Amino acid sequence: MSALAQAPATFAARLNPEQKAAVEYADAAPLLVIAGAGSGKTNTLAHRVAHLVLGGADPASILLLTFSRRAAVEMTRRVERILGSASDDPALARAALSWAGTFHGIGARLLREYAERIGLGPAFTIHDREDSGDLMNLVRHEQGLSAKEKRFPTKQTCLAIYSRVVNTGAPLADVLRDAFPWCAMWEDDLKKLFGAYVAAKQRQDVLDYDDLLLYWAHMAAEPTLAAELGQRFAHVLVDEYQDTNRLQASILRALKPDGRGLTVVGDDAQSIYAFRGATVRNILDFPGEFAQPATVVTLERNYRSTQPILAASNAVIGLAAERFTKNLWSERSASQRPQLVTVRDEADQARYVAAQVLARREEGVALKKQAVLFRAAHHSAPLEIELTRRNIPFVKFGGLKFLEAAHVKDMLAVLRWAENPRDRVAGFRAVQLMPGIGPKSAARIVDLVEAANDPVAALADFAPPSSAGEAWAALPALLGDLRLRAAWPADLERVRRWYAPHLERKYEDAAIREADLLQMERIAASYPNRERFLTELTLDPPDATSDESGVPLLDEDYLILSTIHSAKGQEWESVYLLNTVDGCIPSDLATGSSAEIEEERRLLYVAMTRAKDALHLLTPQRFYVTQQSGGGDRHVYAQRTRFIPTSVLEHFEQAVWPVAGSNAAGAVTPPPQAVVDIAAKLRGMWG
DNA sequence: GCTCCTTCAGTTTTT
DNA sequence: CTGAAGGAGC
Repeated sequence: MSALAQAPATFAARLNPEQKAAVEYADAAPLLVIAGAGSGKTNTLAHRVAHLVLGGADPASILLLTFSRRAAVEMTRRVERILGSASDDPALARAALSWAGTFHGIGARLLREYAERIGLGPAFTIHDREDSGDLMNLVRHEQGLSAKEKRFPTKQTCLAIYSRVVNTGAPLADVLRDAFPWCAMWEDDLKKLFGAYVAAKQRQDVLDYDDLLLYWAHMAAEPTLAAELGQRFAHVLVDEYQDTNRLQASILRALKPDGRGLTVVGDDAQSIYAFRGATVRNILDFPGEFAQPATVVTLERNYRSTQPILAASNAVIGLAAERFTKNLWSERSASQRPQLVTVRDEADQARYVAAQVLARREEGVALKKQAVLFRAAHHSAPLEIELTRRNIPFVKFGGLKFLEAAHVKDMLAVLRWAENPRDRVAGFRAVQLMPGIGPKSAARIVDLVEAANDPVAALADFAPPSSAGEAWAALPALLGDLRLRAAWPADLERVRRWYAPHLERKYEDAAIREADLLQMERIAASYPNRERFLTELTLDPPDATSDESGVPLLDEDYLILSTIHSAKGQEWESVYLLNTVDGCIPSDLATGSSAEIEEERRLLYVAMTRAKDALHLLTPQRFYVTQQSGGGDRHVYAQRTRFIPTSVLEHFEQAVWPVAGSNAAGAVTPPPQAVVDIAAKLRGMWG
């Protein structure tokens, strides 16, 4: 009662009229919130959830779908904070959202719960992309497709094609024509391969990422279950709707056929995930999807960036082929335009960024409030070296995950196999850790285990080749222990002790890798049990990079390094964007179609709009060609990105660094460089 | 027949 | 740095 009366008053002070309209919208029709960059989207969504709870909605009946797990955690915390401040009722203040997560994460939970009713083994394990690739490879060999006269597409390509078909709902032929024209000749073989791949997954009780959505969609298409799910979730809210795909949209339609109770939030100008099947049409077509047209609320006021930064960002996106639905404005005036800094090469770029970051910190801007963004994970390599040299702590998001390291995968394979002995990919990897066991023996062993009632006994009965020696007996013993599910995370320690000698044998740098495994044990301790650990680790790999600089302690100050994709939804006071040159943005791997180029343009827009007060775009003039013998100086010249043509240059402050004649950075001035170094090229022919 | 070692090439973005 | 492919050796 009092909570209800108070809430609107407290909220009103914090929200502008459009945000208020979105927050308080009564579910007469579906709601679409077009929220520009920095327009308080997260805040608005959190307030809407809080508003629903204060209005009497059961928190357990609110389904909140976000793009990343990080966003879900952040959103949950905010809702709790808002509830805590808006209500005196301790029960309400403690009301936690139990269904906030990514589509994939929520899908996994629902499928686990409904497994028996949809004919799914409840102990199913989830394959990440690499595991799926391995399984695709196994099936590919079984189908005899690897021995074709002409080279058949690689496992990654096969998986990418499969995934695109599933996520876009388009026929295979269309996908091949539009996205993989060089594979069109294999259409029939691919069809057979995918059929066998699906059968293999089902035999083994494994699901891949796409299955989490696909099974969910099919489950929700079943009238009985649809009604049950629709009722269970009275309110469904979706963040970053511009980056959802057809399959995800179909899930929403199945949960909420008339659209009532459905809220989607997004920004068509920030759609950057078409490469994995997302389509901006989801958000553009949303208003007309339902019998009752959606109410549209547009948030155009930007609270994040200064007006000059916004003007430059608007100018960049203004050149897009497609018109966008809004224009951002800000009241945060400032005189400083974004900097467009020309540097000689990537090494100077690294020195410039390190120097600027330190200078800003002297002015009182903590490292954590500054970020360096880049298109591809490896673009930051020279910078990472420079930061390490100068003892500047940093954390890197995106790129290689520590989950992808071979030794980590080895450990997880053993655990997953214990959890689900039918998981061939896990077993195949685990058995080959034994000396003397290669792919052939591994396949036989995995067959035996799959056919046996008692997998541990089958393992113990297997007569290993003599080269396996005494090491063999430890494996069935280990698996037997793990099947008992003694204790968590003690199970993991048990695996690590078993694994230690094999780690030693397989890798030169065993000591470094062992440190990763200890870190994994610390991470594991925060999960209640093995199943949750395996599931959630697959769906949300930790972003840790165990660099030489070491992972900084959480309360320490550190600089953020991030791919633009991983920077989605975040903001920093200072942002530095590396390699703002053609070939990097747009990536020269993504200039095939105009749709791809447009997505790269939006990527630049996303990067620029992360900045609150200061934005530096760096354009190195020269890139050294990799893979040349030491001391080589073959290089290519780069040009400013095509997304900042002369016509928008007025929005930027142009600078050259280091300033001619100064030696401030300690850089050695190189001798004048010939445009083409023919001598080096000739040496290169033989080097 | 199978494993294991060497070599060589490639490397976007992610749930 | 990792994955695939080819060849030597058990």
